[in-house]
Amino acid sequence: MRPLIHPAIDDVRPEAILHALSDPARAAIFARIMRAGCVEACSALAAVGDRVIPKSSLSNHFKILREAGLIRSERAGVEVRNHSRWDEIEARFPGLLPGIINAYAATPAGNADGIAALDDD
Amino acid sequence: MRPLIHPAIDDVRPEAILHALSDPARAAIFARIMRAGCVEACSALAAVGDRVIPKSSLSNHFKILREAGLIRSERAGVEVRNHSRWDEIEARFPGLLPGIINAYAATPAGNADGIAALDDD
DNA sequence: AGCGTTAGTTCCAGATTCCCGAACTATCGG
DNA sequence: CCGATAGTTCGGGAATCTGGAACTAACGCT
Repeated sequence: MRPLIHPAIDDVRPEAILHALSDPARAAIFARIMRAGCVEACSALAAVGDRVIPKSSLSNHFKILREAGLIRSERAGVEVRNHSRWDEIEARFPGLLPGIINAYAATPAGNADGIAALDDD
Repeated sequence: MRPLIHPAIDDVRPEAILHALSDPARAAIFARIMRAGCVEACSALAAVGDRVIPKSSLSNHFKILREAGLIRSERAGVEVRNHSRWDEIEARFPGLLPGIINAYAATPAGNADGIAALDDD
C-alpha cells in the first residue's frame, strides 16, 4: 500500500487531465469533490447517476484523478479524504477546468450525473 | 470506403472531444487544422514534432477527430480536405476548446508540437 | 489483546481498445 | 490502360480497462 503519489503542479500534463476527465464517471466524481470542497472516497460515492461502481473500479478512478493532478488524497484514519486541486490547476491552465465542467453541464447526461454549470463561484 | 460520417453538433459529446484531444498527436493535428483554417490530410501532416506517424495511424486519428465532431472532412479529388468545426463547438461548449489549446500551449511538449496560445482570434 | 466491521488497495483474468505494417481502393495524369 | 499518389481497411500483437475476490489497515468494542 504505497503512500499516495501526487504530481507537483509543474509536472501536471494536459493530456493526463483530458484523459482523466474523458470518462463521464470520473468527471462526475471530480465535479462532486470540487463542489463539496472535500469528499471522503468510495463509500460516499458508490454510485454515479444511477450506475453502481464497484469498489475496485472506484479505487482505480481515484488513482487516475490523483495521478493526473486533479485531486489530492490524504488518509484520515480508515478513510481517504479527497480535495480538488482546482486552484492550482486553474492558475497553471486558466480556463481549462471551467470549460470542461461547463461542457458536461451543458449535456443531459452530464446533468443526470450531477455536473452543474459554474458561472464563476 | 464509407462516406465520412460527421455527428450533428447537438450529438457532439464532451467525453468524445476530451478523449480525442487527450492524445498529444491528435491535439497537435487539430491545432494545425484550426490555425490553417483548412489542411489537406495525411501527406501534409506526416509528422508531429519530430515523430513520424504511419499513414494508417494518421487515418485513424482523423477518424477519431471527425467522429468526435472536431473536424469536418470532405473528399476533394484524391485527397481529403479537413476543416475545424471550432465555431460550432465554441457556440455549443463555450471556453472548452480555448482552455484545452491554451493548456497544451502552456507546456514545453505542446510547443514542440506546434501548439500555440490563442488569446482570442 | 483479540474480534468484527468498515474503508480501500492489490491481484488477476477476460474484454476492449490501440497501434502500425501490409494489402486494398479510389482518383488523377499521361 | 498504366503508374503514381492519397487514403482506408484488415489483422494481430501490445497495452489498457473492468470488476470480482482476496488482502491490508484502522477503529470500536468487550
